[in-house]
Order: sequence, then C-alpha cells, then structure tokens
Amino acid sequence: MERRNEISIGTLAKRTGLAVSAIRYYETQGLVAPERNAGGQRRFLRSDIRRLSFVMIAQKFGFTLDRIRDLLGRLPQSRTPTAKDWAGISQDFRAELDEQIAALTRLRDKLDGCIGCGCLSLDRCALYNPDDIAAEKGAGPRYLLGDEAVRPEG
Amino acid sequence: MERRNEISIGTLAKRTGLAVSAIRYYETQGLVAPERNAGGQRRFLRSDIRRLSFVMIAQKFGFTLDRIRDLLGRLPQSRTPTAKDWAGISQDFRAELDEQIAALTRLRDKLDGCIGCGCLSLDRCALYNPDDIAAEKGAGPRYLLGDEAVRPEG
DNA sequence: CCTTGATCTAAAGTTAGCTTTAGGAATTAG
DNA sequence: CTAATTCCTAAAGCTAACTTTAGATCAAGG
Repeated sequence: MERRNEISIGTLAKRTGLAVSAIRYYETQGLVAPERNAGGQRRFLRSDIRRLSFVMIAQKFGFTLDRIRDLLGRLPQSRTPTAKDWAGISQDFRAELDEQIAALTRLRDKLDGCIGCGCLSLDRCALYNPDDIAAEKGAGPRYLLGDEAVRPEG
Repeated sequence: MERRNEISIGTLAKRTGLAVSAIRYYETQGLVAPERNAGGQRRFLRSDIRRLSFVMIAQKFGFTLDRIRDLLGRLPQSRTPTAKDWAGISQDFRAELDEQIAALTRLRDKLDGCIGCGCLSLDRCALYNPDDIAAEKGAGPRYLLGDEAVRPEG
C-alpha cells in the first residue's frame, strides 16, 4: 500500500520516466535514499520525483552522477526541500552551466585561429598548449572537455 | 628504420602525446590506417600526426570516435591532406561546434525559466517536454545532450 | 485464497574508450 | 653479435551508467 506521502519504485519510475533499474542504481550511487516498508520494498517520498527530475536535467547537460550528487548535497537534509531550496540549487547549477558554455566557447574561438592557418600542429597550435588546455578544463564534465593524464605505455 | 615519410608507432606517440595503446585502438576504430613494414610493424605517415591531433581536439569538444571518423572521412583519401583540406574540415567541425554550443545555451535558457518558479516538475517544466528535448538533441555528442530512449524495465 | 503483477537481491552483461598483461618477434644500440 | 628496446597480437580488465537475468518474495485483485 502507498501511503499519502510514500510512493513505490514503480510509481516513481512512471512519474519520472526513468527505468526501475536506473532508480535502483541511483540509490547505490547515493542520489536517493528511500526507506523500506515491512516487506522490504522501497518507499520513496513524493519529493523524490523532483529530486530525480533534477538528476535527469543535470545529466542532459553532461554532468556525471558524482557531480550531481555533490549538487544535491546542497539541499537541506533535515526536511523536504522547498521550492526556494530548488531555486537555489538551480542557480548554482546554472552558474556551472555558464562556466561550461564559456569554456566551450573559448576553445571554439581558439580553433578559429587554427582554421586560418590550417596548421593543427602540435608545436604551433594554441589548442595543443598543455597548460592552455588544462586551464580550460574548469568545472565542466570530464567527457565534455577531457580530463585524462596522458600516460605512456608500459 | 624509419624512412623519410614513415614513422613508427612510438614516434607517433611521442609527437602526439598519445599512448601507443591508444593509437593501436584508434586503428581498430578506423581513425588511422598505417601500413606494415617487412617485419610486420606499423609504419605511419607524418601526416598522421596532424590526423591524430585532430582526433584529440575533437575529443576535447566531446565528439565520439564514431563522429570523428565521419568528419575525417571528408578528407581526400587519394592523397596526403593539404593545409587547405584541413582548413575545410575544421570549418565543418566548427559549424557542428556552434550548433552544440547553441543547443547547450538554449537548454540553459529554458532552465532559467524553471529557476524562477522552482518547479522542476515533470508536468509543468519546459525542460521535461519530451518533444522539446528531442528537438534540442541535434548533432551534438551523445553524452553532452543525452540520447537514450527511456525503456521501462522487464 | 490464489493468481497476477510488482519488487527484491546479486551477479553478470553492455558500450565507449582505452590500458594492462602475457608471451613472442623485430629493431636498434654498442 | 648480443643485449636492450620497441613492437606485435590476443585477451582480459577498467570506469561510467545502466540493463538484463535468475530465482525468490511481496502485494493487490477477484
């Protein structure tokens, strides 16, 4: 039975459009923390619909689940988040988005310089300057701007 | 021995900063197609340095290897690409980048609307409109804007 | 009460993009 | 010529973000 403020994983899945398996996975990643009923089944709060919705949106922008978990950490833990709480976290989120778009734009502008000369050469192209690139990485998602160290083989 | 225009995988690795294993992987993905010497070792062309450099740059912008292979497909296959060829492909690349940045910006602006109301609700928020979101996907990389169908479990 | 349908857990599978490992050959330096 | 590098292939391993599978339990409807 689903009490007033408690919903099953199936209901949550329908409301968010997520797969049940994805929600269970998100729980292992600390993105939601449902309680259990007498039979051991998960019972979510209605506010988790919004919580997971936020996860979905942030993912659309390329944020990793780790990063999203950090963002969600700014929500109050002692009570159900209010609209104001969500507006706050959304602004933090937007700030990171702006940074991300700006970094992408800067990189694109550097590419422009390279189109002119057609070089794309390690020695001359601004895009290849290691420090330069590292500086652009900022807070964006790893697979958007890249973040791996180049390790030699063996 | 490395002839005038032929370089070994180790040399290519040093010139690009890539790991030898990565270059071999790129070969399996059709991003480079080295010939072999009498002993069976790979012999790349010096122009492959630029080719792989392009791969590295495109990856920084979040392009998948599949996508990059498509872009590289626009280069002439019968001869070594000239600076002009590279400038051409870079422009195609830039066009896609612009599209990508624009899509990201549009999504961000939609988020702005949601910050105001703090809703983040599936029923009301523009970000959740399925058609709306699908329309934004465009040509950007999958993990930047998301591209998976939501499949129910079971 | 009994049959569906929903859930549960644990473990294995999937894709992208590579790296690591193992066991051999080919090259190069001296 | 020999030792140290470099390179080769094939297969397995790794991370992220999930899905799928298998076998079992729970809950809801008639």
